[in-house]
Amino acid sequence: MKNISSRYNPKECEEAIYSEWQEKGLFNVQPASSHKPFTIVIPPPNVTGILHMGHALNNTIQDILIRWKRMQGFNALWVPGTDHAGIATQNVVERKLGEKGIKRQDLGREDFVKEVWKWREEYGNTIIMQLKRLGASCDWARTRFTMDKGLSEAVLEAFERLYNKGLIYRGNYIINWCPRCQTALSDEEAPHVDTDGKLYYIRYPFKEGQDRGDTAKGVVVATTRPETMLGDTAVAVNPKDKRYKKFIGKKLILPIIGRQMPIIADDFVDKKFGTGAVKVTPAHDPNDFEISNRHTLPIVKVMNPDGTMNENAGRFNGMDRFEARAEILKELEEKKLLVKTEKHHHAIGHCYRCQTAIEPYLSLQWFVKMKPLAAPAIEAVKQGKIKFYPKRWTKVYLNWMENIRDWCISRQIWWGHRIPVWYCNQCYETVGTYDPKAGSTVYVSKGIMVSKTKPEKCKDCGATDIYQDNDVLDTWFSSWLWPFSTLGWPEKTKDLKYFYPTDVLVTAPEILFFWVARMIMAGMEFMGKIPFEHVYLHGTVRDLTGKKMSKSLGNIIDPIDIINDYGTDALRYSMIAITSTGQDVFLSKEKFEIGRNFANKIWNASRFVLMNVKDKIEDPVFSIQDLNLADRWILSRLNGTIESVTKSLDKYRFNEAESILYDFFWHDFCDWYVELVKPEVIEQKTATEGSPESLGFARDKLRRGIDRKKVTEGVLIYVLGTSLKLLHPFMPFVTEAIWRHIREEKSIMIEPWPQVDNSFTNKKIEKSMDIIKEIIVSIRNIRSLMNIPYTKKFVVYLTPLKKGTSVSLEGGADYIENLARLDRVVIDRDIKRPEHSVSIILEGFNMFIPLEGVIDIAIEKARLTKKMDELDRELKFSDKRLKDKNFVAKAPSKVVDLEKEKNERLKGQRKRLKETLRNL
RNA sequence: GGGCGAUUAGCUCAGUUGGUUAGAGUGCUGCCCUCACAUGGCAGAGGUCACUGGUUCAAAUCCAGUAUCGCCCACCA
Repeated sequence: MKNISSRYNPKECEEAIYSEWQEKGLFNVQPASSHKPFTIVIPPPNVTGILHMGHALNNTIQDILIRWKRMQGFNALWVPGTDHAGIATQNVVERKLGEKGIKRQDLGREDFVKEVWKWREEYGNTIIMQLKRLGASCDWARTRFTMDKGLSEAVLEAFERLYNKGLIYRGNYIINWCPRCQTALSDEEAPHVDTDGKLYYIRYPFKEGQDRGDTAKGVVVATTRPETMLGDTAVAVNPKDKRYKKFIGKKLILPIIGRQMPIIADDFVDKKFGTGAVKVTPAHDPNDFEISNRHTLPIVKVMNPDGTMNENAGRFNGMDRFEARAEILKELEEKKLLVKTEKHHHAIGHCYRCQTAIEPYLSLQWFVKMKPLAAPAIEAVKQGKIKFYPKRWTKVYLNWMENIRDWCISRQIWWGHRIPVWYCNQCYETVGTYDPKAGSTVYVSKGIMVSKTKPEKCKDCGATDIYQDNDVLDTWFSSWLWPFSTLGWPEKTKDLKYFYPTDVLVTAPEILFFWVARMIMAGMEFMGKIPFEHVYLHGTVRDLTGKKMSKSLGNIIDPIDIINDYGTDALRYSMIAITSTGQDVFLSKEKFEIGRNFANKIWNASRFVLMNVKDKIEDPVFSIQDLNLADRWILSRLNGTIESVTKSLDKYRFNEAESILYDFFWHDFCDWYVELVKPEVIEQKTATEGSPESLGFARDKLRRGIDRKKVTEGVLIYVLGTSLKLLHPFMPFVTEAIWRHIREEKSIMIEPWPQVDNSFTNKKIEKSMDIIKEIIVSIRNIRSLMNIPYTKKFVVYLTPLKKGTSVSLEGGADYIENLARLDRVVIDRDIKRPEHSVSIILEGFNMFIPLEGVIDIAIEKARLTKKMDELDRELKFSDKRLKDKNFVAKAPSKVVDLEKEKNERLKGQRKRLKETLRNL
């Protein structure tokens, strides 16, 4: 372990500490009846991913929870892992092969998948290594991957069960198609991006007019995607629209193609939008598809899977969709059929993996019926079995769930779980019939089998000529099983029984629908139980301009850079410090200095303590009656800190917990306590001989028969040790590094979480100390104001007021002399104001600082006048309040009493101040 | 179009059951390398809590509305 007398350098100890934790098996957890479990499942990072700030925040929060719960005595399990990220990983490997001029089709499916596995072996571990650098105390022996044998088994099991319940079906629908990845996507995978587009108004001539060569007459339709007009098979108007009523049933001629098509009436059409007439393109628009079902219109596909136009597109065959758009517009213009072009702002779906504009595209896909799955998941949240933090996400979740649509789960890629469906080459047939009552198509199939392994023969006709579906499942179809599949499901394992349901899920709101909602559905469906009780959603990490951090924007701050420059603890501390519950985080590199400085402070304060304390035992070795004012004060404060930090963690208020600790450690412990006890610990100063013992300052009384130094050392090491334990979940490395100088043999990781000890709580002592601090600060203030050098000592007189304070300054004179750098403090009730002295009005005291020939009367007068103004203002407000009958009658008596007390105090202070000013 | 969040010190932000003098970090000013720490210490300046109205004895906090910024969702082509 790093020598405590040297300067702090995080790099030198982090790696060693982490490997030691791992070697000792401190992260490893097994079911144990003697302990309560506390379980977190990691949101599995994408196997292609590298650690970004979102991960850093996410995993720091989880690690804080796990370390805290572990210290609290829970059997705290954190299951790590990665998901196979079908499309993303396939893209990465394809790109890599592409550099060598190889296409995946050249390799064939089997060899390509082998390549992906090879890639995964080589690079798939990056994020795991990075999580370790972050200090994540996951049980790495349990690391899971969604393509592992066990988890794949779970996927097949889930598919089979849903299929058998009739919750999985195959059908022809308009889905989101990415022409670049050439696969279907779910709605969640095609986020809408606001785009400035154009709305084109195109005239479709009447057939009669066309016959007469009259193209000026016709119906004008509006569209944002003119290229799809080649697939139009009707124009729809609202049946109530007076403008068009007379045209319903008439025929139009589709320009360019020349197809004859009807004008139909459908309620879907909005009279107010565009011209009130809609071109109907069943194969390329979800609404149009619905319309075509209702009106049994022909369906014409005009595009290829790669986004180029196909043979139905006439002379545009082979042209890219956007190129075709331009060409079509040109032709329409020439034919004077393009009536006008308007700017149009709308949202277009984009592939979440490659940002290509998606194409609504008719194709045969597998779907999960979501309504039946959503119902129990909605109930679970409504009944409060699952709670969201912050609460507001509950509404977002419910709103989405209540409007859920079926989930397209088939992907036309090779990397993933291949759909466990087998078709008979002899008799497979699917017939879809549109049911107008239900508004949907019902499919009836034969020669189709769902099976984890290849069936020997067709269940319907007995043929052995059987082939498997070519598609793989959406990656989220494996992720949604994560909370139980990682614990062994579908096997009934001990782990599953002991650890499920898990306790808390920590994640970003971005995957609320993708993942969180679906895990709840899967948990309810397959386990019959909620997957976790609490969902903590932290904010999104953004740069200072509010943009999401992303590689393409180049605004990334790499957590690993921060770790290298400032240390892991600095990264962790800073991330949490600037993240209030559920708010987005705006990052800049400078913000990590907060954590770096704090870690440095912790190290140095510990260095002081450890270099000056002989017996390094962190258990309290002192008895309470031996403690002096400062000791009692810091122990009371420590006790309050334990209480509030624990409370804050209970409420997932991590930044609050941190700031309580920061305040206590830096300001109470370092700035005051350590400074207060320095003379005792360092033994440079012998007690001032002959200082007046008057008026309750019986400071030697407490010393009698007590080894002060030993008591102080005991308190120092106890407070330090306890602080380190409280800080450990937040800053695991620096706390462990220091801890080993207290307890060489045992990791702080498994120390018990500090408990509140009420015998240490003493509000009266805290009040006394506050006054002593105020006295010291006032004297320092005067010193600073009057430009009295630090080395110049003087005497201060304190006059306790007769009608006074319940506060005792027992032992306080030493502190004041010491920290205010005084010759001595004289406390005497009968002291009159000395000549040329500064006067300070305090609660329960008058204080005089005689500064013969030193003070500047003008400055002093100004200072006191200002003080007087302040007092007047406060007093006026207080008087007004107390005269208010309503206030006295209606406010709680406690508040009124406080106000009265305050009023008295202010009056006293004002009176004394007035006197002082007169005497000046 | 719907929903949500934000608006507090020069800057970045805390402030959850309404109640003493609204806090922190950073920046700024002055003094200090005092033997744990200059990644530091001491002291100080700095706020009409976006705006308007309401509820209340009492509002940064609760309610309504306005403005600005941001996010999410959405099949008006």
